[in-house]
This record gives sequence, structure tokens and C-alpha cells, in this order.
Amino acid sequence: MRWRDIGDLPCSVARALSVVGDRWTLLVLRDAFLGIRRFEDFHADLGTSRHRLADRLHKLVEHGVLARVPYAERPRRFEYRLTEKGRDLYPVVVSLTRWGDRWMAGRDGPPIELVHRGCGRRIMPTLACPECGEGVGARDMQVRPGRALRKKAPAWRPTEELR
Amino acid sequence: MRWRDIGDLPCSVARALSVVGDRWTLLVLRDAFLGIRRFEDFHADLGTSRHRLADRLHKLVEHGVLARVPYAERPRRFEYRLTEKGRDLYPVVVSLTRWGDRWMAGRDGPPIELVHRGCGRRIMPTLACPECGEGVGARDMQVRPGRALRKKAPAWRPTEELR
DNA sequence: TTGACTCAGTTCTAATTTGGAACCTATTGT
DNA sequence: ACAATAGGTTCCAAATTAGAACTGAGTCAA
Repeated sequence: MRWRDIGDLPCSVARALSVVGDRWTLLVLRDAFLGIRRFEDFHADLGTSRHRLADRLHKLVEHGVLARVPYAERPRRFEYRLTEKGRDLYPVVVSLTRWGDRWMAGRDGPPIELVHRGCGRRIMPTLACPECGEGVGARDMQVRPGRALRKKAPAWRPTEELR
Repeated sequence: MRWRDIGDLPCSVARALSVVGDRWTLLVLRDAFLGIRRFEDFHADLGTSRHRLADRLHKLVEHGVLARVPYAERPRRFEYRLTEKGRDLYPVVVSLTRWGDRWMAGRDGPPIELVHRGCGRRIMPTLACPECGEGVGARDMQVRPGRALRKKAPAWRPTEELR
């Protein structure tokens, strides 16, 4: 299977990765969440080739994750801002940050820290059940096919448990 | 900058992506969270080349995300199981699922559904503050440099807000 | 005891993707 | 007139990937 076809699979992870699963794309988004908006700033921060960067930015605009909005006329200049769809990728970036902090940090600890405006404390957001509020991990969740899958492939049977 | 050097950046997202940011790797992990453990099963489910698959599995074992454990002698056979480090990537996979469900699902809705064992309800886990329990999004969090960065590059100044 | 089959790979080649440097265009500033 | 700035595009070499074929160790059935 070719990578460009993964977006057609009946799997939300695959579909999400068809948008953000390329090299650099999630780092572009990390920068966007840090407030970076302009081509030259992305380029300076990422160190990727201008070529790749232009391609990634345009692809994210195509997918509606970033919006290309003018910030100057004469000469016309654009910047790239997160849309709602883009901001909604925050949990992905935070989850990667959290994992990197826990498993890949050097002796000096995490490179950045996050403060929750709501309660003022330094925290790293975690996954929780929106109904009962409990924190959840892989073992707390059970999978079952949704309507889309029951329709297409009624025989599909996910394992009882995530392990 | 070459992709193989991103793990050296003082950024937890970059370091995490140096392990799971390759094509297919997060789909391998999705399968692992669905209970898939054997080479042939991964291969059948993913449709990637055996070549790539073998490479990705071994790389994940090297990084301690999967463990290669024997499940048969004569002939010796191994399966790949999530370690604690691997299970800790659950939030990344769930966040991608959630985003894919919201923004990329077809008319029939999400391909799979999750049930929280704790409260028995069908939910999709969300990000929350572990201290106060509030759900959090990009705009609720503020960034500041951690000790590692204050030491190395005291002038580094993240933007006031995530937008 | 030959031959088919299973599982978990490895090897090879062609096609695709990437990285890096150089170049382009419009405008402003000196 | 000349350099600088911002945001790209073009080109090519190098790295990565996809797909098919092959390997090897052991089992099973006739």
C-alpha cells in the first residue's frame, strides 16, 4: 500500500495521519502552537528546506488546518494561522510533548513547561473521561466497531481489550 | 536539517517524533493497541511492505516501545508487545483518533467506538488538567521555558499565549 | 520422504520523497 | 543604483519506500 492512500482507510488514525503524518508536519504545528506564523520564522526555527516547508504549509492550508491570511499589502505578505481544525490538534501535540518529557528528556528535565491558566498550576494535561472525569490509560478503554465499520465489514472484531 | 537529527533538538515533540514520527510507525502502534502482536498480523492489517514493517518493528524494539517476546519454540517465534513506554503512547493514538473522528469521518460516523470501563459509557477521552480536572484546549495553556532551556538558552522566549 | 505450508523475515530494484543550494519576484530603504 | 527583506520556486543528488521475489527453519499430511 502506498502512503498516499492511507487516508482512504476506515480508520481515524490513518485519516489523521494522512494530514499530519508526514515528516515535519507535526513540528510545523508545534511551532504554530508556540505562536509562529510566518514563513521565515518557521524556516529559521525548523531548519528544514524551504522547499519542504512551503509544501507542508500549503498542504496544511489545503486541509484547512492552517489559514493563509494577508498581513501586509505592497508587497503582499501572508502568514499562516491555526484554524479551529488546526487548534483541535493540540491534544496530539501535547500528548507527544508529555511522552517526550517522560521518556526522552535529558538530565535537566523537560525543555518547556506548561501552566494551566484556569488554576494557575504548572501541569501537563492528561487524558480523562469527559463523562466521569477519571484519568484514563490504554487499559481503561474497550474498543468496539462503530456504525461505519459494522456496515462495511460486520465480521470485523476488535480485541476485547487494549493491552 | 536531516530528519535523523531531530531527536537531538531540545524539544520533546521532536524527540518523540524521532521515535514515532516515521511513516507507518503510529499505525503499527494503533494495531498494537488493538491487540495485534504478530508479524503476519501486522502485515495483513497494514498492507505495508514486509521490509518496512520488519524495520519499524525492530526500531520500536530498540527504543523500548515494543518488546520482542518468544511465544513458541521449535520453530522459535516472536511476538511484539507494548511495553510500559509503549502503552504510554496511548494518548497520542487516542488524540489522533479523536481528531480523525471529528474532522475526517465519513457520513457513517467514526469507524470504531470506545467504552470507558470505569463508568461504562461510550466516550472519547479528552485532555484535562490533572490538578483541577478541567478540560483544556490550546488557549487554556501558557508556555514557559523549563530548566533545561533556561540553562542552555536563557534568551529563549516562548510567546505569551498559544493561539 | 516428498512436497506443501506457515511464519518471520531478507534481498533486490524501481519509484518516490527529501535536503540543500541557487535562483526569482516584488517592494522598500539608503 | 544597490542591498535587503519576505516568501517563495527550480533543480539535482541522496535517502527512503513499495513491491515482488527469495530464504530458512520447522510442521504436517500422504
